[in-house]
Formats: sequence, C-alpha cells, structure tokens
Amino acid sequence: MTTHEIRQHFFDFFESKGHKIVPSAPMVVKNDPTLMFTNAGMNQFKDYFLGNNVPKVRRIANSQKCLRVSGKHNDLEEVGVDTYHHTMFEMLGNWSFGDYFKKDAIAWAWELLTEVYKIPKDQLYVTVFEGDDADGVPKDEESIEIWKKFIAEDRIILASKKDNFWEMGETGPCGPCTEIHVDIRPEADRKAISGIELVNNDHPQVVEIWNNVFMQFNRKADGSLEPLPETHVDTGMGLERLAMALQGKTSNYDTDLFQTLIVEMERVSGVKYGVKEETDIALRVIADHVRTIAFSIADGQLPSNTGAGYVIRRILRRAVRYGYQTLNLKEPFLSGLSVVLGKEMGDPYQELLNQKDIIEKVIYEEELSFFRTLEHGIKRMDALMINTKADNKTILNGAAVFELYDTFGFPVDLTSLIARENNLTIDEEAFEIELDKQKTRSRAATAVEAGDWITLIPDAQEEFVGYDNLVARVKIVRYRKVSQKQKTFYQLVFNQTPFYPEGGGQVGDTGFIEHNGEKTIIFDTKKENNLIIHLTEKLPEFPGSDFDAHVNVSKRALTTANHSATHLLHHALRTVLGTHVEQKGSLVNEKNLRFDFSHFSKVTAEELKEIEDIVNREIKAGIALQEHRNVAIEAAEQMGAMALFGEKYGDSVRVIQFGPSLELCGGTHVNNTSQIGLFKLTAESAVAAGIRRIEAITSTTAENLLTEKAEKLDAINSLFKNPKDLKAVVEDMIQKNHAYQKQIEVFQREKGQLVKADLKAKVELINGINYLGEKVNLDAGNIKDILHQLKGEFNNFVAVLGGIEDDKCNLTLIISENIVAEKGLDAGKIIRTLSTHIQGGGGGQAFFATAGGKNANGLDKAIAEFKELVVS
RNA sequence: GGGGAAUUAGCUCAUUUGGUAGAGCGCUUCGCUGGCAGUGAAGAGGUGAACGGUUCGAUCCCGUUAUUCUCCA
Repeated sequence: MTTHEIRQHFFDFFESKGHKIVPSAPMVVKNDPTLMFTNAGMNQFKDYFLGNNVPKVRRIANSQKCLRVSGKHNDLEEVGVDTYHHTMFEMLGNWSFGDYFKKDAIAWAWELLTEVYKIPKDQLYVTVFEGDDADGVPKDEESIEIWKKFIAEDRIILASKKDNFWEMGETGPCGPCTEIHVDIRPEADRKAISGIELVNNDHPQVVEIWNNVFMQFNRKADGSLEPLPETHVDTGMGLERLAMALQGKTSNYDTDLFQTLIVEMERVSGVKYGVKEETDIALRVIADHVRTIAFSIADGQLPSNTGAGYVIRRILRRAVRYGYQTLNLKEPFLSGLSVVLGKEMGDPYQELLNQKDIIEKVIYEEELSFFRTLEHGIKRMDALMINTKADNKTILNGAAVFELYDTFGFPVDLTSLIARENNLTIDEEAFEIELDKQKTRSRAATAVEAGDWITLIPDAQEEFVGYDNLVARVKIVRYRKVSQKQKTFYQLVFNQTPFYPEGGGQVGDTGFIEHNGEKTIIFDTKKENNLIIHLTEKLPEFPGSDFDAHVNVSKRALTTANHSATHLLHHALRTVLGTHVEQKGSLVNEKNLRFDFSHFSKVTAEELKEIEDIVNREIKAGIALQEHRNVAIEAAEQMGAMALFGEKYGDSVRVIQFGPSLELCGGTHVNNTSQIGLFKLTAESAVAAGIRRIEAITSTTAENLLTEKAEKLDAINSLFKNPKDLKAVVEDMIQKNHAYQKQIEVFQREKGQLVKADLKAKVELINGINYLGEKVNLDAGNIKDILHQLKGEFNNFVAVLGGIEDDKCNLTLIISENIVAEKGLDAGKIIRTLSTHIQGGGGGQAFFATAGGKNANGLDKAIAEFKELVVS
C-alpha cells in the first residue's frame, strides 16, 4: 500500500463515519504568538477548543502537514540519527467537537487499523491514563472498559501523566489520552520478548502510531483543573510511521516517500544508502529536511534571520552541512532535490507544483549563501588554529569557538572535525557555558507572563464592527494582565469593537475608550486565536461600565488608503509583469505600504512607471468599492478572487473588489478609489531570491513628498539662476569641482617641493648628524610627506618642523632609524616635552611623531630645545 | 525581541598599545610578439558606510543611524 493510498483510505473511512474532510492548514502559523509552526493536527481548530468560535461541522478529519523542531521527543539534532524522527511529518487526525466521545473514537480507531489497514491484532497494544493524585484526576476506567471489548486485558497498559495526559499549554483545555502502539519486530523477536515490555521504551520497532486525546478539563493559571462544558476528541496518527508499519519496513526512511528522495541523493552524491552508518544519517537528514524546507517556502515562509524564517534557515543549513561534511558535496544539491520532491508529493499538495520555480530558486540562493559563510568561517578557523599552535596549545579556546559559531555562523561540529584533522580539540565545556549565557539573555528579554482571564460577561461572542463604524458603544467581556520585560499591560476583549486587529499586513488600530470622562488609551490591537485583543497600559477604573470606543481616525484613514492602493498595485503588477506575480508578504500602515511578490528580475524603470500610471489612472477613475461579506470560499474562487498561498481562510470569506482587482481580504478599504488621492512608488528592491519588494506612499503623504521635492528643486534652480538644463549644469559643476580639487593637490605638492628645496639648503651637519629645525607655512599632511622624503635623502637625519594653521600650530619630528637605535632616542617621548611650549600634546613612534597646540609663539623655543637635545 | 560582528580602491580582502592607508584580481597607457595567448613596466582609482563625540592627531576608542551577516528566543 503506497503512502498516498494509506492517506486516501483514512479519508474514505472517516467520511463514511460522517466526517467532513478538510484541507491541511498551512504549516506556518500566522496569528498565534505562542506558536511558529503547526505542530499538531489540532492547531487549526484551537479556537474551537478554547470556545472562541463555534464549529459549523462537529466531525472533521484531515491530513495535516506538521513541523516540529523542539519538544519532549524532538530535537533537531536527533533527526536523521535514528530512523523514526522527522522535522516535517503528516498527521492524520479525526475530531469531534462536542459530538462523539471515547466509545466511538476507540471503536473506529480499532476498526480502521485492523480491518482497513489489516494490522494483525496480536501486534497491537494500547496505553491508558493511570490517574494522578496531585491533579485530582482518576484513572481512565471508561476507556479501559471500552478497550476490553476489542483487545485482551493484558495488552492494555497503564501509563503516567507524562505519556498519557495531554495539555495544550500551561493553561487551557486538556485531558487523558489513549495511545495505540504497534510491534513490528520479526516474529521470533516478538516471541522471545513480549511487546508489553517495550511499549514507551524508545524501541524503534515498538512504536506509538495513534494517539486519541479526550479533552474534558480546563487547566487554570493556578494549576487547578475544571471540567469543560463540552467534551472533545482530538486524534493524531503519524502517516510516515503508519506507512512503515503497513509496508513492512523497519524504518520510516525505507517507505516509498523517502526512498524516492534517498535514491536521488544516491545518484547525486554517488554514495549508497545502507552501507555506512555515517553516510546513512546524512542521507536521512537530507531526505527529511528537504521536505520541511520546500513545504515551508510553499506556505510563504522564506528562510530569514529571525523567527520562523530562521528555523527554516537552520534546518536548511543542517542539511547542507551533512551533504558538505559527510557526502562531500561542495556545490548546491538541495534545490535539485526539491524538484524531485515536487514531482513525488505535488499530487496531494498542489502548492509544491504551483510554486516549484520559486522553491528551487530560493533554496539555491540559500545554499550559495551558506557556502559563502562556510568559506569565511574556514579562513577564521585557520587563523585560530595557527594562533593556538603558536601558543603551543592543543585545545581551541571555547570562547573563540563560540565566537566562530555565534558571530560567524560556523557550525561547531565542523569546527570540531577540522580541529581533529589538525590534531587539536575544542573546549566543549567552555563553549556550552557561552551558549547558555546567550540563551539566558534571550529568554530574559522575551519572557511573557500572562495572568488568568477575568471574565465579566460569560459566553459573549466578540463582533468586529470596524468596517462600518469608527465609534461604538462597547463593554469589556474579559481582560487579563500581561507582563513582559518589566512592562505590564492589559489585554481587553470587547463584546463588539470598531478596532481593526493587526492582520493581512495591515497594522492594528489605536485610539481610546471613554467612560464618564475617563479615557483609556488603546495603543495596539491584535488578534490571538481569532480573538480581537485590545492592548492598554492601564485598566479603566470601572471595567464593568459601558464605554465609547473611538478609533484614531486619521491613522485609520491613511492606513486604509494605503491598503486599497496595495490591491490596485497587486493588480497592476500582474498586468504589467505577468500572472506569475504572487503576493509574498505585505505591510500596510499609516506611513506607507510595502508589497513583496514573486518575480525573477529587477522591475525596470519603465515598468515601474507603467505600474504607477495604471494605479493612478484607477484612482482618478473613481472606482467604487464592491464589498462582498460572508461569501462561501468556493463562491469566492468562482468569482476569480485571488487567494494567497500559506494563508488559512475560514469557510466564509470577504471579497474586496475595485473594478478588475478582486481579492480575499479582511482589511479596511476606501469606498471609492478616488479617496486614495495619489499613488507614488518610493522604492524597488530584492528581499530574497525571486522575491522583489515595492514600497509606495499615497494620499497626503505622497502629496506632501511631491510638494517638498518641488520646493527643494525650486530652491536649487534659483541658486543656479534658473538654467534651461539644471541637470547638465550640476553635472558640469561636479566635474569641474573634481578637477579643481585635483589641481589644488598638484599645486600643494608643487609648493611642498619648493619648500622642500628651501629646507634642504638649511640642513646643517652637526656632529655627524644632518639637522634641520624650521618653522614653515605648510599644512600638517605636506610637512609629513616632505620629512619622510628628506629622511630618505639624508643619512643620519634629524628634523623638527613647526607649522602654523589658523589659530593652531603643530610640531613634527623625524629621526633616522639608525640614530634612534644608536642614541636611544624616542621621538614620541621627546615631542611630549616639546609640546608643553605650545600648550598642547602629542606622541607617535620612535622615529616619527607629531604634536599640536594653541600657542604658536612657543614654536621657536621648542625647536631650540630639540636642537639642544639631539645635536649636543 | 535580545546578543555578537561586518561596512576600507570597480571586485575579493589585508592593515594591533590611535601616529606615512596596502595586496591580489580587474581597468588605462606603454614595451616584447607577425597576431592571439602570454609577459614586463608605469599609472589611474580612497570624504576608510553616514553623522556626532573623545584626542594635538581617529580607518582604529565611544555614541547614534543605515545596510548586511550571524547566533539565541
């Protein structure tokens, strides 16, 4: 049974049990501050469990692409080392939201595994929660009783809170779970040692395949539990592991999905899989990681240096590192592999095919960039090793190794490998200490402490009224205190709100709420799990009152104009550049708009002009907004509205239309394009391989900029007496200026040569020393040059020159190296004494020194003293 | 979000208690060769990212900003 068939059977089975099959949510999470990636099938349904939203359908099943890089069983550094951990995996799941519970969930799980997938019953074991006194949760007798109908009692294993009690986070919904484990060892082994002994013992062939979570409690901030009003079922079954069991393999990497990738890597590297442990690990790492990277990019998450993008970059670099170090691949190889992946998985996951060019190109550029980092690091590494050997040491300094890693991104295990090849080791302990310090610093900077929600009005659903109103009468439904970095603020939820929460690239509204003359400033509005949250630094005195909510009108108006302009821009880009242009990100605030999109070359000046013209034509045309709220997603697609990759849409969406521009969008928009006033492009640049960025301004901001520019130009024009061709005049002036400067330099040099000839005549031979001491009318730079030249022309040369510039003066000393050595003179020291005569200070090297001061009258004295000192 | 680093000639990079800004490649001119490849010589090319501070003096020390790299969360 191929993996694709296994996935399809799962869908068919649960559809027959009345479930709706929904698509996978994007792997990259957009509006949940606690999560960067989807790490379980239930993520997209979180607000159903939290009660923020009510599901339309109570039974759902799907296959969810998930990404895990940390957690109790998953550390990035372990993936690939064994044969059953992954960064990205597909999670098959079925859900009940307040519908069926333990009885049906367990019965169906058993039916699917034993009758559809035909796993022998004597290879299955189940675990059930044993209860926890501290939490006051009893043993899950209910599940045990249900299991007894299907499986021998001795195969039902009690397990502790650690393995069989599931929690969403520190607080929130939680409950006991029951896990199904499969024993895929050969028959002889199974007879020798019972699988019961090996369940939950990290045996690679006695593994958990399906976890059924029964959510029945809510965990509060003080740690106590309360029953949920409705119970839910949340299950998850790893597709890769299931495929291993069903295909009779002992490793996930031996299943069809991964073998395609591994075979390709064997071809590229010339290394066979299954020959050597070390190279096998490398091949597994690469096969695993390329999936994660390609899917992330398809979901709109490009590698970058912060947040989720950084996780992707790290995974990519880990894969490249294994290829580089172990498979001896010194050129990009992952981008090619991503093409093979696209062919293999493009059928169930269309996004891979639709975006194959950009995926390949982005990966390729990232690989090149990492190779540059490696090259740079190797240079530094060489220097470090030379220094270490010079100090007669064999251990590389831990702090230095850390710097190499932290500042220059050079992987530690590569450092370690190169060190070994040079008979050196690294101080791992010191390295770890440095790494820990860095981690502590970062954590302290981002620690967030959230209090319990204080509910004022139970069961209220929040409604957004901000499309039509900028003012509204609101009540606070609940609030909580949040602390971060010694700053405390409050999060408020209203019954209805005119405040637009940050989303779709548009910034959140600001404003205030007012009761009885008391104004409470709302400094930002955000969305968390579909809940609109208003941020304020202080709570109103009477939170239970009615409030008048006022959105900051001018900020909203400017932002709105920018957002509508973004839509026009998007459409214009597709018209001028082609329909390969896809939105890759956008930022819309009251100052400007920024739009990132896929396009493979620089947008030319002509194209930019054309784009700007189209947008401005549409603004002048005064196109009325056609807003369609609560459109079914299918209907919206039929209208031809543009949806974004990696964006999760609900069942019903909002469609924004300005003439030919048609987009799914939740943002705020002008009623008529004429309200945008004016559109002006301000920048075009590259953000990543194949991704360009355009920035623009609109409305009064654009008008002000144009006015300002015109004023500047007028001013310059009048400075040049209003010439016909200002540009030519300025160019000419710049060129002349350059030429004049060159000429001045020539003159100065000539003058210097004259002075030099003069000075040469004044050199006297005293006691075998060629002495010169004079005041000159030259700048310090020229004096320096002349003295160095004279030193080259005279043997045993010793000179001091005093120069006067404006209200300052300077002294310059030079002494031939042999005199320095013979007489033990030090120009630097001498000049410090001399400089007292001119009320200044100075210093330098033994043969050359300079000083500056305020009192030019002291120059003669200083010269005299110097003569005394060196000649006598 | 927090930390570390980088920014020097067209390109790749040197330059250690702050005291004369350099190399390689590329470019220009000239020479050798019938021409090319090659090679020899000379030369041009620098507000040392921007701004401010400390200092007699800053590419170097300090601060701010910008851009880029990098690690951590």
